Amino acid sequence: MSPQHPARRAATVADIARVAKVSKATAARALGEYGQVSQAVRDRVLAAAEELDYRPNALAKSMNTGRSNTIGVVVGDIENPFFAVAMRGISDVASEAGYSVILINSDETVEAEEAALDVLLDNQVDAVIVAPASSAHVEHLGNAARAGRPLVLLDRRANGEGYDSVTVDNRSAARAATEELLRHGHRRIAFVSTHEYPQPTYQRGHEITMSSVADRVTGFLETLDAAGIDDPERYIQLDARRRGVDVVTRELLQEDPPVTAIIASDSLIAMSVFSTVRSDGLRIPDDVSLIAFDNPAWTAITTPPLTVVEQPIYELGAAAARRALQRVRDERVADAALVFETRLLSRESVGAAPA
Amino acid sequence: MSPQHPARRAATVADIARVAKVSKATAARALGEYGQVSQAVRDRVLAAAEELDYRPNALAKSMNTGRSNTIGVVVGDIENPFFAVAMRGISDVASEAGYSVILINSDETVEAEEAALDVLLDNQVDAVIVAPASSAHVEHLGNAARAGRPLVLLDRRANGEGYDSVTVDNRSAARAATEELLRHGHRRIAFVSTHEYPQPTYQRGHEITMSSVADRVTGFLETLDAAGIDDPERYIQLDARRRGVDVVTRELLQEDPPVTAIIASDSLIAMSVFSTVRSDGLRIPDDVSLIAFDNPAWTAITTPPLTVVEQPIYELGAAAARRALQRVRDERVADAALVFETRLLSRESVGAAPA
DNA sequence: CTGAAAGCGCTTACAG
DNA sequence: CTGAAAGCGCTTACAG
Repeated sequence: MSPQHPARRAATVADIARVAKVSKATAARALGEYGQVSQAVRDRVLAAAEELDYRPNALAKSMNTGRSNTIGVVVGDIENPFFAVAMRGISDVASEAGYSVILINSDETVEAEEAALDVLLDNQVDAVIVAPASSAHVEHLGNAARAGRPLVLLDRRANGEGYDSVTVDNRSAARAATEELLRHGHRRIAFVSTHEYPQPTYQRGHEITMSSVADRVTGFLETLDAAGIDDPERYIQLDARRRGVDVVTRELLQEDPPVTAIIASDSLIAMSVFSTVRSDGLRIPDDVSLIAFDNPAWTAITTPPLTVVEQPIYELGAAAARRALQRVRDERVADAALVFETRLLSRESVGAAPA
Repeated sequence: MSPQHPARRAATVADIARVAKVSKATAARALGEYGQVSQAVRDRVLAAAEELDYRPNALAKSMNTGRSNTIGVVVGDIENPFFAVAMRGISDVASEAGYSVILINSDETVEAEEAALDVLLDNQVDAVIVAPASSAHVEHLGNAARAGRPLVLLDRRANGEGYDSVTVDNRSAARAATEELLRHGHRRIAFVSTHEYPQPTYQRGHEITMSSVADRVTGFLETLDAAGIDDPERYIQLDARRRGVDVVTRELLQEDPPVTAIIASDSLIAMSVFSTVRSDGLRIPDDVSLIAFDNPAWTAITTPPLTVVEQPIYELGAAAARRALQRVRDERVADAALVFETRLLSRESVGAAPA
């Protein structure tokens, strides 16, 4: 057992009041630092609290105030560096403002996301930040509003109105990446994502239910269209996780003629593409060029270092938290979509298209 | 404003009871699925709940039961892949058991850790998991026991008795890494850590206040001692963050004679060593060998791929959570130190010592 | 400045 | 199986 006091019943305001010989209300006022208390009484109460090892019960306080000073966050997977960094941003802003954060992973599944939201709302979080697994299945997101708690969408939008969101301009990010490739003479460019997609192959016009991916595809296609590339959607590979990013990569490389450049929709995909290309004996960028979304530190130390689309991930999280707290303080602000810009960081994984 | 109901007062058990025409106790029993309720009454209550969009208040429930079904976690930095993965393990076990987790970063500072613990305890978490910033400053850890909440140490031990801990066998891990280097003929081997250390240079016998680092240093030194290496502690570099890992690496490489191998105490350090070595025009492993602690995916795709000490990080987190929940259920189990083994994964960053 | 009372939204004995 | 009452640990008017 623990070396400390065997932890009998924890001291409460009532206990302090008894010892300090004041009323509960007065003890609470001194302890909670609100209302008026004379110095003498305050000293007595604080001494009693010290003596009894008093520790306020935040839940009891929340019940009265209707504020839990807690914000809930649901992300796809905290193990993913993208979310880990965003979470840091959220966390820092929250802590700074005196808020705690409850984290739940959804595994990018709407069922888990629904359950997570329920748990958070039941636990009376003051606000919730979610990276929605789907922009189409959003009925449950309404629960936050119904429960009177502000909701901020992180990194992805959702269909319908009435949502605050903090995202990145994925469309122009994809455009920039695609243009960079076109500039180097590439004509057969692939876009690889692991977002779940019901069809075996992508069809233009079909809805992609993750707004970040949908926007990237839009930027990708419009750039290729404008360049006069025929049928550019044939090289769009969604749902690469199911078949395996390595398998998908290999297919792309074995087309006739093969793809000469690949845009990876996140750093995990890029890693897999990178190692597949190399283990197949091909060189980057001589045989195939590669651009990755996200800029984790390792992308700078590979051979060659990767050209990437850098996103302000930490800022994304921080901004989402700021927006959420702003809502908590004032419910009457208008819905807003905050959109951050990305930056194409040219390193050495993009080269001239092979002849 | 939100598109949903303007969110007037949320429905409570009392509201449901009124509508269903039963007592609050009965409504609560049906809603909370405890006690006995006739089917007819249950149906009526559930219908009323549906109609009023009822959502239980978990805080109110916690106040009565004394259980919040929440566990608190304080780690150095969730942005660090090590903690992100451990957090995933904690999260998965917690969710599975119906627990939520509140996460707070300490930035490896004991002041923040103290504050974090207070917040968690005040919020009535049922248990707390902490990766203590220091094994020496641990008075505040006793607060958990004093408040009657189980505490499990993650990845690092703390001085004193009465702690549950889940760690890795760092001493033998360091031994294995060092032996691997000796086997390749290295005699001047450095160990680089970013753990804060008060002295400019490490002195044998001085306390290192992070148990993981202390254990690695022990394993490192005893292996070199056994190999008859003279004064092996001269190549121990702690607190590398302050001076910069690149600066420290450069110094090591410019000693006369220079160090021929480096053990990096985590993957972030390894990344920095790796790029410094290369930007200085040296080759790995021809000029200098490198072994990194931790095995993030990128270490397999660098040129050359890195030899690493793989730690079961996810398992570490999961085990800590399991232990915490076990404590929550039964306070009377004995303290335990769970120690996981690591594995040396030989890739290509270790070569023969240059002549 | 201080206190008595009621209340936050549940659960828990205790009766019936 | 159902209900009336008390209680969890605080805060909030309302008096004085």
